[in-house]
Amino acid sequence: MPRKQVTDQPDRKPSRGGGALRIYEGLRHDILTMALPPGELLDEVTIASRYAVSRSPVREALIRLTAEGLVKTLPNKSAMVASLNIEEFPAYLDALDLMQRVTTRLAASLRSEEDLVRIKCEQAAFERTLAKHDALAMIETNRNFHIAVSEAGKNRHFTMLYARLLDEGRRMLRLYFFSLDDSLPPELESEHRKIIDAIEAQDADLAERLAHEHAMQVGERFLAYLGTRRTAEVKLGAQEL
Amino acid sequence: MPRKQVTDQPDRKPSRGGGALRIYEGLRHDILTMALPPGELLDEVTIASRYAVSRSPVREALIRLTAEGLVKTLPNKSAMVASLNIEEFPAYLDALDLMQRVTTRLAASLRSEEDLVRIKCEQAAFERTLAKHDALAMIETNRNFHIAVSEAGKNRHFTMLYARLLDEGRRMLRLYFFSLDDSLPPELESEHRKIIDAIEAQDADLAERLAHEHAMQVGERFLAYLGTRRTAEVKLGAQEL
DNA sequence: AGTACGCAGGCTGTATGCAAAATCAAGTAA
DNA sequence: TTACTTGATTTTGCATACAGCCTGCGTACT
Repeated sequence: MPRKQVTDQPDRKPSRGGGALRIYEGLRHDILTMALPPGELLDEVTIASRYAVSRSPVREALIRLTAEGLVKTLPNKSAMVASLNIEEFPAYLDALDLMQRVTTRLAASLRSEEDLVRIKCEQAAFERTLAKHDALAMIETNRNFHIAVSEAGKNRHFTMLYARLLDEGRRMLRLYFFSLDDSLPPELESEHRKIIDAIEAQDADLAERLAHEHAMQVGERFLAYLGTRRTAEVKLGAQEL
Repeated sequence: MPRKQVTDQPDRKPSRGGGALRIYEGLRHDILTMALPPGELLDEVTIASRYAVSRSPVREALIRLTAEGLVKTLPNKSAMVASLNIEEFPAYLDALDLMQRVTTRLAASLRSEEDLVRIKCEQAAFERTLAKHDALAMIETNRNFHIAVSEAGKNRHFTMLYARLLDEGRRMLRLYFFSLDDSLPPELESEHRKIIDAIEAQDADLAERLAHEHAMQVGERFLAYLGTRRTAEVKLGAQEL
């Protein structure tokens, strides 16, 4: 039975207010899922017509995305989706590792009971998407799990940087997981479980160590993906390397 | 002898392009120096007339500042300068300490010779402002010194968060140093010097320890300032506390 | 053939117009 | 006096208009 609409007038279109936010979230989603690939040109009139609005809210969304680093814009030229530079992957991994360690450690120290149920709730959502073999949804619920942990640490500066790193990582992770053809490594689930246990036990040192290992494993998996050579077994005639 | 204008046409006003940037930097400077105090209402038409432009570039500047956390904006209401919440000072100090440690450590490990001369250059500028007893300029050159160190660490994620923290701190530091009446603690100079030496010697552990102590001292000084009670010695008649 | 100039088109940056929403003030009822 | 309603005003959010910059192509010149 369809739930009755109580929250809002049935057909009241948000004529004012939600416009720029809608475009911002739409573009952001498309960028993070690589529906808009890195380097894609984002000219304002095209986007405006696609969302059936004028250039003003589009401009606002692009400015916000630029401030977040997801969009790059040269003066007097079209904006474009930020490219992910492989050469700064080591720095990225350093940052991810440190943020994961510190946020998880703080979570173990400062978590409240409400934080704990929130974390477990996000983990449940994560496990559901794992079971469904939906890589895109899995990346998102994985992010939400770690953000929930981070927020239990109650330091908005760390949480903000960590969220940015996880979002930026979504694009790289997408490359990696799609190479796996939606068959996801199940050890992620147990790693999360162990982290939750450490947070629940308020064992900060253990939580930090597990977070560190978790980050390192993600990095190693991605590096292994980068190392795959699908043409290695192809014979190339006279060439002998 | 006045240098001849080679770089640009003499009286070519930047009719296009620099408008929004000018407002962004102007507002940002005024916010960080507390010329615009926290909570100040920033209505678009007032700012637009002050900078002699229309609302569009003002809007862009406000959006960018909002994304940076320096301006808060409720829907359909005036933007306002973000208030600095004293209750999250512990979290701020945690973040500042960690970023200062990690950026300084990385700088010690990864600095090049060019990084070193840049750092020493910024330190020289810092010492000049110290000698001039100009608190506002000192805060800025101190920030530039630490950013130069951070950039020697070559991790843009850390540098970005660190820069944000230092900028946010400029407003608190301004309160503190103005209470000192422009007489600045000279040990700052020697602390910076020791950090530079550790970076030059590529002693990562020492650099990190010094950075940590530096951050802790800043925190303690600010806490001591918060603890000052200027009316403590005032006799209040019958009251005996 | 290759290069320089010019012009047209498209796109961005800025200005302006318009309507919804919020705030404020006055007035009225309880 | 206090609280509520209503109308005027201000201000934002979005749409539209305009002007300069960049690009690409065509044409003329070396």
